[in-house]
Amino acid sequence: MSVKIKDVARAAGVSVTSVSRVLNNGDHVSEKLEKKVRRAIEELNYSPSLIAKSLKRNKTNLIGVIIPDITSNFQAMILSLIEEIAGRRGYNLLVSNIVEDTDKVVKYLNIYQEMRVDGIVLMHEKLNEDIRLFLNKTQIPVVVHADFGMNLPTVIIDDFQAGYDATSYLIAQGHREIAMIAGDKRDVCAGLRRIEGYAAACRDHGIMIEEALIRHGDYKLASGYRLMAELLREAQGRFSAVFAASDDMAAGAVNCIQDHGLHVPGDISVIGFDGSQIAEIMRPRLTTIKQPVDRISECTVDLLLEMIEEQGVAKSKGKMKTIVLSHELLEQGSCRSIET
Amino acid sequence: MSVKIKDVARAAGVSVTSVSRVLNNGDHVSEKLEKKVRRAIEELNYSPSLIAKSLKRNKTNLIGVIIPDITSNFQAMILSLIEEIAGRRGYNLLVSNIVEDTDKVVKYLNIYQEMRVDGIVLMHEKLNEDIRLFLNKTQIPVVVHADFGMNLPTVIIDDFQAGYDATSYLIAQGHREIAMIAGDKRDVCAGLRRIEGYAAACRDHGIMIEEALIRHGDYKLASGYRLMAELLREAQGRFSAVFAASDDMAAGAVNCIQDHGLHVPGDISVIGFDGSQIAEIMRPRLTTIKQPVDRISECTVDLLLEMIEEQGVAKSKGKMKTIVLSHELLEQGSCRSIET
DNA sequence: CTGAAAGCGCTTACAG
DNA sequence: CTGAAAGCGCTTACAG
Repeated sequence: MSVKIKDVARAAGVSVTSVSRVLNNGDHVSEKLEKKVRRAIEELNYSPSLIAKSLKRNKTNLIGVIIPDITSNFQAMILSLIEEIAGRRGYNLLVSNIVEDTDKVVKYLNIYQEMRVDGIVLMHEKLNEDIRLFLNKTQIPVVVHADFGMNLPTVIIDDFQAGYDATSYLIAQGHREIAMIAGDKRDVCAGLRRIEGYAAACRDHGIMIEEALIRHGDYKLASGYRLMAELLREAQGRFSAVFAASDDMAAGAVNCIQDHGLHVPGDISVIGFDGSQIAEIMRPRLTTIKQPVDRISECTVDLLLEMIEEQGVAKSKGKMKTIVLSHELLEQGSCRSIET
Repeated sequence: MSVKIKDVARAAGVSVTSVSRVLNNGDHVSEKLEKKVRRAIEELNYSPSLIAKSLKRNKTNLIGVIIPDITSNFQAMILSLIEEIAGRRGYNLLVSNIVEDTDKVVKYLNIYQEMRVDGIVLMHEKLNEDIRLFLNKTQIPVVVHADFGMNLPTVIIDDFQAGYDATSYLIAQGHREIAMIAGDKRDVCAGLRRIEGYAAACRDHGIMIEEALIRHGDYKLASGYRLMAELLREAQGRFSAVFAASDDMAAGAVNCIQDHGLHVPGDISVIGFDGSQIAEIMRPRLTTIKQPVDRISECTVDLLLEMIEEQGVAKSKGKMKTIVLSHELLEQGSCRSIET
C-alpha cells in the first residue's frame, strides 16, 4: 500500500542503502545518485517511517510530558515554552493532562516508557508508591518539577522562601491577621512548602497561626472563590489579608470578595502566586510571586536533553542536578498597607 | 542492555510467540504458561516496545494535534478534553503548539505523517498552498476545525450565524454604532466568517458599515487591549458597543475601557466570543457567544476514530462529514440596552 | 494450546 | 562512492 524505501530504491535504480544515505545526508553520495533518489522520492511522494527508524536507532526524539492541568495559564505557558524549545532541538512532545489522578500518572509513565520516549517531564507533585518505584527503576531520563527528596534531576523555585516572602510582605504592610488559601499538603512544593513558608514568616514575626484561617484548594479559580466564601462566612473580620498559593485561586478570592460588596485592597488585601496572565487581567492587578516560566522551561529542556545526549557517552546517573530558580515579588494593586 | 521479549521467553522457558500471546491476551494460553510468563516479566521488569509493535501492526495509537495557542483558555479546554476522551479510547496525543507560523504547520504535519500517527486534528484556520497540498495527498485521517471548502471531515460551529447573532443582539439592545474587534480575515471561520456575520446583521438592520470601526487582532488579550485603545483614540463617541471575536480580546477591551475611566456596560457594551473561563472572571461577567467545547471535543475524537477504525474495513473517503454544532448566546453583565 | 519462522521498514557495519 | 545483508523488537499466519 504505502511506499517504502525499497520502492524508492527500485524507482531510482539504486540500493536502499543509498536511499537511506541521501535521506540522512551523512556520508557522501555522488550528485547524480542523490538527484535520482530525490526525484524518485518526489515522484512517489515518499514519507520515511520514523517508527522503523526509531526501532533501528533506538531513539524516538519524543519527550513525554505529564502535566496536571493545561487549562491553568501558568502550566499552559510552561508547556508551550517547553514545546517550542524542544521543537527547535528536534524533539516532539507527547502530552498527558492528568487531573488529580495519581494512578493515571503511573499508567502514563509506563506508556511513555513503552513508547520509548527519550525523556520525561513530570510536573505532578504528588508522589505515591508506584510513582516512586517507577522513578527509581526507569532507565529513561526524567526531570521533575518538585523536590521529592529522591535525588532526581529537578527544576524548581524555592517554594518555602517564596511563601515566606509573600507572607512577610503582607506583614511589612502592617497586616497581622493573614489567611491562606493554600494547595494540597501532599503537593510537596506548591502545597506543603508554601504553607511552611507562610507559617515560618508568621512565627518569625510573633504572629499566632490560626488553623481556621488556612484552607486547602486545588489551585483553580473556583476553589479560590469557594474557600474565600467560607472564610468570609466563618471568619470575617478576623483577617485583613489573604495569601493564595496560585493566581487563579487569588483571582477567585478577589471575585468573591467583590461579589460580597467588599473591596480589594480596601477591605482585604490579596497576594497571589505564579505571575500568570490572570494577575494582569484582574482589576486591581494582583500583587503576586512571579515564577520565571521562561527559565523554568529552558532549564527543564536543557537538563533533560543533556541527560539524553550524555547517555551514549556515560551513564552518569551520579551527577543529579537540582536547579533552583529565583522568584520575584511583583507588586501591583491588590495589597495595601494598613496602620498598625 | 534493555530486556526484550526474547529474554522473557528464555527466562520463562517458552517461545516468544507465547510471551506475545499473554501480553496481548488474545488467544488462549494455559494458566501455567501464563503464570510462568507473568513471573518472568515481573522479575526482569520487562517493558514491551510499542515501537516494535507499531512497526509490525502498522498502527501507533497516536493522534497528532496542531493547535495555534495552548495558552488560550478556550483552546486549552478543547485540548484537554480531546486528550481525555482519546486517552479513554487508547490513544495518546502528540501536540504541537504553533503560533502564527504557517510554514511550521506543514513541517509538523509532515513529521506527524512520518511518525505514522493514526490521525491528526488540525485547529489552525489559515490555509496555504503547502497545507492544502498535504491535506489533499495524505492518507492519514485528518479532522479540521474550519471550513476550508475542500471536502474534509470538519467539526465547527456556524461562525457566520454566531457573528450575526452577537451583532443582532447588540442591535436589539438599541445599539446602532457597533465596533468590531475581529480576527485575521485569513482565518476562515474565527476571522472572516464572524466579520461577515457582523456585516450582514448590520446590513439587515439598515446600519452602515464603517471600516474604521473594524479592527483586526490575534484573539489574544493584549491585542484586544491595544485595538480598543486605538478605537478610543480614533473613534471615541462613534460607537456604543463592541463585538470582539474572542473572549480574550473582549477582556482586553474591557480592561482598556476601564483603564480609561469609562464603564462597561455603562459607557460601552462589550460582547465576547467563546464562552471561556475569562468571561466568568471579568467583572462585569462577559456576555458572550458560548461555543460547546465538550461537544466539539467529543465529535472531533468520534469522527477521527471512526475514520481510523473504518480504514481497515473500507477506505470510505467518500462520506466526508461536516459536523456543525450549535452555539449559544450567554447573556451576562457586559451589555446594556440603550434608548433608541 | 504451543512454537519456528517470516517480515514490518528502516540503518549500519562490512566489503568492495 | 556504492551495495548486500544482518538486525532493531515485536506479531502473526502457519503448522503441529
